[in-house]
Parts: sequence; structure tokens; C-alpha cells
Amino acid sequence: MMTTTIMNWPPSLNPLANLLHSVVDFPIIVSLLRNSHRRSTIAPLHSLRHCEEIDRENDLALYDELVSFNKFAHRQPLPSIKDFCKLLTRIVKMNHYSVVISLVQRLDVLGVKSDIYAFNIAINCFCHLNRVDFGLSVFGKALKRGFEPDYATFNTLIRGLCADGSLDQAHKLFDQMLESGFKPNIVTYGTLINGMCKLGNTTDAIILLRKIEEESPGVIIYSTIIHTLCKNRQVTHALHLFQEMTEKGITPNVVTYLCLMQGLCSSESPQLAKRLLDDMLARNISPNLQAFNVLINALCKLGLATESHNFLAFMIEKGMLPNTTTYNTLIKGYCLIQRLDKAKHLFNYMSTQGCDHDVVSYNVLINGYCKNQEIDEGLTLLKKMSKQKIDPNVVTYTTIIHGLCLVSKLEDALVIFHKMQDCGHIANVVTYSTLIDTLCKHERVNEALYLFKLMDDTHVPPDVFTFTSIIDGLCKVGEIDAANDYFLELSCRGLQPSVCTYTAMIGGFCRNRRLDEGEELFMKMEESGCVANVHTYTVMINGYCRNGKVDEANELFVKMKESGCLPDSCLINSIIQGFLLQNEMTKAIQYVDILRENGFLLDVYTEALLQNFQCCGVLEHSSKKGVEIFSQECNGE
DNA sequence: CTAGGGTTAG
Repeated sequence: MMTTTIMNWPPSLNPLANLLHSVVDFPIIVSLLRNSHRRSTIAPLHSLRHCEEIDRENDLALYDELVSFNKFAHRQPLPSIKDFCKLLTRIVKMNHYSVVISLVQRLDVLGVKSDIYAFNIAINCFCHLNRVDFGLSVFGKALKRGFEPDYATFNTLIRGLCADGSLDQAHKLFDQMLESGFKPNIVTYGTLINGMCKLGNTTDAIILLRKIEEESPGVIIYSTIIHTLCKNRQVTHALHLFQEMTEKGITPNVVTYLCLMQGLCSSESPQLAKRLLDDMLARNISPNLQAFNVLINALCKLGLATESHNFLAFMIEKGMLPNTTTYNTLIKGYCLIQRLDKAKHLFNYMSTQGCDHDVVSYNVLINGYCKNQEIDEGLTLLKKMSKQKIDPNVVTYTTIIHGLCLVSKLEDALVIFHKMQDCGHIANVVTYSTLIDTLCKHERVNEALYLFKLMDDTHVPPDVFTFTSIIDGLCKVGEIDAANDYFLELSCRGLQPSVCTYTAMIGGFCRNRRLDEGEELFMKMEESGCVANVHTYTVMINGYCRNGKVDEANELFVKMKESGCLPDSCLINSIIQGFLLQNEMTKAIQYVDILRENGFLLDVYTEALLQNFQCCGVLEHSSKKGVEIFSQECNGE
């Protein structure tokens, strides 16, 4: 009688699932569920309050479905497996995969006759929990019990394997599918193509697209590839595919347009994005609210808040009401171009339009003021939000701390840091890193190290930014060996040094007469595929200059330009200084010319050094004349 | 039951 069970399930992934298995008291389950959510959101997610609100809604909806399940379970005769599957599907849509797996188990206990649909749902849930291995074992079980897999079974597993990064296995299953007499359908191809795209294999995805042309790939497959091309900054290629699909009579939809418009905005062609929007409207495809928000955001990021603002009237005209996110996005856009007046105005305006402020609205505006060094405005807003009964969260506090750090009110920042924790807000990696970075920049490295240790004690893992601040701080106070220890520890913790981390450490070596180690690390960096930027070149070239390695400095300068990295004023000035200090007059003058060619000015220190050498009469006459003229130009004479 | 996209805060 138990032939229909899916027995011997892998152990539960979630304690909640066990609980559901044995307990019938749903209110208790729901309350536990809430707690389990809360616990899991503390460390990784940024906005506790925000998540909790969403979870609460989600939990209530889940609660309703669990009540329905319970009613089903007590009905005589039992509802069919189809009815149960409908219910399970709704829970799947809420992303409660472990719950669904538990409920499928309960179906067996209840003696509901299973079918391939139920197996497919379970397989799908395991795939979504990143356990395609369990999905495969359920698949095996289904076969053993004589259930015929269908398209959904194969396609679901192929998706799971792709998501797991096992493209080879996905292809194997594809072959197995053929052997079982299933001709892959358009969904199978779509799944494979999406898998290839997500795994960075766009070329193969396009090859597959060409192979299945007679299967008439639809708008979804084209959109998948267009999306990937846009993400990879191959917008031109994406536009070609777009043209191709329309010529074939495949109608693009809102997704296709949205991908392209985002791609065009991020490749800084907002005009083309706008033309595409017109095209879309002309085809009577109306963007939804999210689409508008995405566009507004894309324009704002380009510093086009004003243009973006025009969209507001436009979207209202199209019958779409902006929401809080729309306004928050625009406020952020105005802050970005330092139009705090406009930002503040919009902030006030939104609440007159029925869009209530949320914690993000405040955070965006506070950040705008803080970045503008108007910390008092930020603090005023902080008070105001409490009055509006909007609780500041860890982001709010971190923003304020950052603002205080920016104006060197470090003690005040530390006060807020303690105060927020007294209020029950747990500092996260950004909070700590902000303080650590500032302490290091003020050469208060011991206090920074104390906080770094506190992070470990409070189980807030440092990230590459935290490490970089510490390494830079230690280098600045000459503690090169200690800095190097942290540099080594970083990789022990499974983190990748960033170009800033490398630059800090290389700079530390080079400034402390450990040029060889700096050079070695520079090479290691390149080997690891990390691309040097102008700061990295500056510290390295500086190291060469100040150690009398003129040729090496020159060579690296040339190499830098070949690699497409443009020198800045700081780099060239410091090369001139380096050469002057080494009495390499000819070279120094050569770089004065380079400075001039690039349209940069001598900085104060370089100028002082130059004049010193001129007074000593070291410069040849012609060079001397050139430098004089240049100095005058620099001084605006 | 199976394939695509998507906005805001440090």
C-alpha cells in the first residue's frame, strides 16, 4: 500500500521541515518559522527591518496555505494528488521549498496516491535549495517505482544541474532524455541556453540557438541571450539579435526591452535607450511600474536625475503611479549630482502624493547630506525619523557614522557606534570597516586593531575592505611585517585581495626600502589576474624612482600606457620628484614635458623642488627656460 | 510541475 511513497528522503535541510513533519500545531510552526527567518537574516542581510516586514507578510500567506493543507488532510475522502499539487505549487511560489518537501513526505503518511507531478515538484524544490544531488536521487526513486518521467522532470533536472554549474551533467541528461524517446522541446533548449549564458558560455549558447532555428526559438530564448550580451557589455551584438528576432516576426516583450534599455544605459547611451522606449510604446507594449523604476534608476546612475525626473510625469500620464521606490531612486539620483535641494524637495513632495517615507527614503537623503559633509542635516533627519515612528536601522547608523568620520568627528562616530548597539542594532561589516578605515587614516591603528578583534568576537567576519584598511594603516605607520601577516591571513580566510589591497601592500614595501618584495607582489598580482590601476603603478614606479632604478621606472611607465591605463597628475608629479631627488635631471625634465603634454600642472612640492634645482644652476639653459615658462603657466601668469 | 528581466539605503 506504500508503493507510492517517496521514502528514504535525504535528511531535512531545515529544522523547520522536521518540525512540520511531526507537529500539527500550525500557529506554533508559523511562529517558529518567523524566528528561524529572523535568525538567518541577521548576518547576511543588510536591512533587518525591511526583511522582517516582508517575511511577516510571507509567513501569513504561508500560514493560510498550511491551514488549507491541514483541512485537506482531514477531508474524507482525501482530495486527489492533483489538488494537493496545486496547493504545493502555491507554496513553491512563496519560495518555501523545504516546507514543500516536508509536505510531500506527509502526503505519503496520509496515504495519498502520488504521481509524477508530485515527484517533479519535489525535484524542483531540491534544485532550488541547491541540492540537485537530492533531486537526482528522487528522480531515481521515481524511476524505480515505475513512474514515467515527463518533460517537466527532465527540464527541471537540467535546470538544476545548470544552476549547480554542472553543464556536462546537464548535457548527459539531455542525451538520456533523447534515449528515453523524448525529443527535447523549446523549454529544454531554453533551459540549456540559459544555463550556458549564466555560466559565461554565451558563444555556445548562440551556437545552440543557430542549431534550433527550425524549432522556432521564441521571445524567451532571444531575451535570455540578449540579456547576457547586455550584461557582458556587448550591447551592439544584443541589438543585432534584437533586430534579427523582430525580422523573424518574433515580437519582443517588456523583458526584452528592459534588458536592452538597461544595457544601453550602462554603456552610457541613454538616448538610444529612450528611442527604444518610444519604439516599445509605439508597439503598444506598456512598461510596468518596475520597468519604469529600472529606467529611472539607470538614468540617475548616469547623473541624469533631471531627465529621469521627467519620467515621473510621463509614467503618471501612462496611468502608472510611482511608488516609494520610484521616489527613493530619484532622491538618490539628485544626491548623486549633489542637488540636495532637489532631493529634499522631492522627499517632502512624495508624502503629499501618498507615498510614505520608509527607512530607505531617510537613509538615501541622510547619505546625501553626509557625503556633502552636512552632518548636522543628517543628524536632524535622524531625529525626525524617530518622530515619524520610522526606526533607524544599521544602515542609518552606519551612514551617520560615515558622515561623522568624513568630517573627522571620530569621537562622535564612536559614541553613535556604542549607542546603536545599546539600542539593539548589531554593527555589521560595513559599520566596522567604516570606523576601522577612519581610525587607520588617523594613524590610530591600535584602536583599529581592537575593533578588528571585536569583529571576530562578535562573529562579524571582516571582508576584503576591512583587511585593506588594516593593511594600509599598518603600512602607513611602518609596521610592514604586521601588514604582511594580515595580507597572508586574508587568503587563509578565503578572501581575494583586491587591487587596493595589493596597492597598499606594494606601497608599504616600496616606501620602506623593501623594493624586491614590492616587485615580487606586483608580479604575483598580475599573475592572479588582478589588473593594476594608476595607484598601483604610482606606488611601484615611485619605488623604482626613489631607489635609483631609473630604467625600471621608465619601462613600467611605458608598460602602463600600453596596458591602457592613463597616467594622472599625481603619478607624473611624483616621478618628477623621484628623479629630481636622484639627481636625474634629464629624466626629470622629460617628465615635465610629459606632464605638460597631458595638460596637468606641477604640484606645489614638485615646483619647490624644481626651483631649488634651478637656483643651484644645475639645469641646462634650454631646459631651464622651458621649466620657467611652464611654471609661469601653472601659476596662471 | 519545466526556460528569460527588474528598482531604492552604508
